[in-house]
Amino acid sequence: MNILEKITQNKSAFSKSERKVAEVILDNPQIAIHSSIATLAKMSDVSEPTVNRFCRRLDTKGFPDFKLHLAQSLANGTPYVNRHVEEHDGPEEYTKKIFESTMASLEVARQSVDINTVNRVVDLLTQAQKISFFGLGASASVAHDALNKFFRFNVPVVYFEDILMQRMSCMNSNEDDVVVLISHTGRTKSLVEIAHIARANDATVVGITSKDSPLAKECNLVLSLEVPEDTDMYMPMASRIAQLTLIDILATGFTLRRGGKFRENLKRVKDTLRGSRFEKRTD
Amino acid sequence: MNILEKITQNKSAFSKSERKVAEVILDNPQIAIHSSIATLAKMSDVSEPTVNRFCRRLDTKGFPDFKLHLAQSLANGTPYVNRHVEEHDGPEEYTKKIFESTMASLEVARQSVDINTVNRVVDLLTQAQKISFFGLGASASVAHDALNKFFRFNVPVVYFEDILMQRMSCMNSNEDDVVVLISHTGRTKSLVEIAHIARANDATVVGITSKDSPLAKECNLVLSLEVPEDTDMYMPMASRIAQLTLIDILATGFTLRRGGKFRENLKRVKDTLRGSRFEKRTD
DNA sequence: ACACTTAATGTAGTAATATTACAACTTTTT
DNA sequence: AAAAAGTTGTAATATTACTACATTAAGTGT
Repeated sequence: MNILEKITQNKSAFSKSERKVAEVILDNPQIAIHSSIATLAKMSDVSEPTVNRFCRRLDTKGFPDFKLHLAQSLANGTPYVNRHVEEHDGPEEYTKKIFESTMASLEVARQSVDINTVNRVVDLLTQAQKISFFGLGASASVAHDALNKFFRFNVPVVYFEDILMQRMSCMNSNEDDVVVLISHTGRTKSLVEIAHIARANDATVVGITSKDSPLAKECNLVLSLEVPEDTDMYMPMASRIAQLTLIDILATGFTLRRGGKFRENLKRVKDTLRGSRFEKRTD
Repeated sequence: MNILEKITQNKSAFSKSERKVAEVILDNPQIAIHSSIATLAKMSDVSEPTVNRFCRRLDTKGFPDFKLHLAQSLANGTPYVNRHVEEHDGPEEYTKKIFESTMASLEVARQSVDINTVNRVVDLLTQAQKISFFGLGASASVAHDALNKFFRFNVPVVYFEDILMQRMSCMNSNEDDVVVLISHTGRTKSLVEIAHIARANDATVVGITSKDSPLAKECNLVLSLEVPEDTDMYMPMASRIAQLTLIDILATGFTLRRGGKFRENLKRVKDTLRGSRFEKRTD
């Protein structure tokens, strides 16, 4: 809780001298955080231990700790909170809100992601003969992006939008293949079927989906992301960003596992793109 | 300015030992603010004066003053700094770093985006007869995602991966069409050509690209995002996320402009998906 | 109103924390 | 290879915060 509010609230519980300290701090907190206990004591016309006792009464470890709390209270910038867009919001508001709620969702996703599973998935991917990425609807573009990333690694990668192609591809899979299925809800029927087919052919199935979903049950490994989706908008937003970030993480883990020489290769891929681009002016 | 960002920026100007201190602080700022100079020195495996010199280099009065700044930065809600993944990082480190640098990039993007342009683009989109989204490589999946979003709005939307299809589509465009071209660098030749073709046919061309790029020059309107790309990895990561967030913003602006009745329609689109999904158990 | 109890405050000493001066060492330059 | 510039650590010093205890003030019952 904000310590400035706390001072105001507890004011009645303070003793006479302590209240003098409170007054001085509330009056000019900016000066307070840059003062030593001695200076502040003089300003409040009390002794140093009184200031110290004042700090302790506010559940801080002592004067330096109190200053830290105070500093944080003063820097009351808007922390990232998932705020929903409202009917009457103008461009400025909704732009800000969407950026902030996206960041907030990433923070939540970060805390929910299981590092161990990440590591195991990276393991699997590095050992795979062939990697497939499938998703439908909003998750299709995530799979698409994964294709783009892993393609650079010079590993056989497969991506289809067409569910029949996805099916056929899975039917032809074997135990050296890894199939990554992406779905926020984990309830898309045809994707669950694909998971089943892939497993029937001994492929390893990794799900980027919500845990305990029908899809999750069909997977060998599940990377679940607990992202609060903004349902007001009726379209997937934050979940997709979190999924993409997870793809970035897997791709990064992949390159790290492959070692330094491999990254040389990546640079080469990037360099071959140069021909299709306008040169950057060197000024 | 945020002191965490400052540390990241000045990193190159630091000496070897100072960088060790920087690492420890960036790695766990929460612990840093609650440590004494001696503890922090030990954690960084340097001497106390080195920590002190580190603080001074960041224009603070000394260690206590530095802690104050740090505390404020943390309270600001922006504890996210773009930190590069290192060779020896384990899953825990790179996962954390990628999430954090993605968030940091979004923060930078947020500050760089021009609200006025956003508003004008939303204007254009709502009035368009047909909207096209084109991108190549990593930006293809962003265009793909845009398709998925705008398709729900019951507006004619076009998206092609094939550059010949993109060309043909633009040749058939007219003054009621809006073509959105996505490219981080803005230097992809064929995309610049497409922009040219579209304009020659009187379509309005919107670029989601970096400003002053060849592509930007061909566009009627440019939505530029200044995102620091992690070039160590040789693959686009943060830029893409920022672009997607921008798509979310445009889509949101679009629905808001269309008003409440329109959002009913969106809900209907979502409901029609239900048939393809497993019902959620209501428990 | 007085002695007694309890709480509040300050003084002085002590502990902790941070800073400075300088020397040893490393790297860069000539 | 020597000199210079820069970096880092050691040890002494200064600053700052904290503790124990003494003193004063306020409250309570007789």
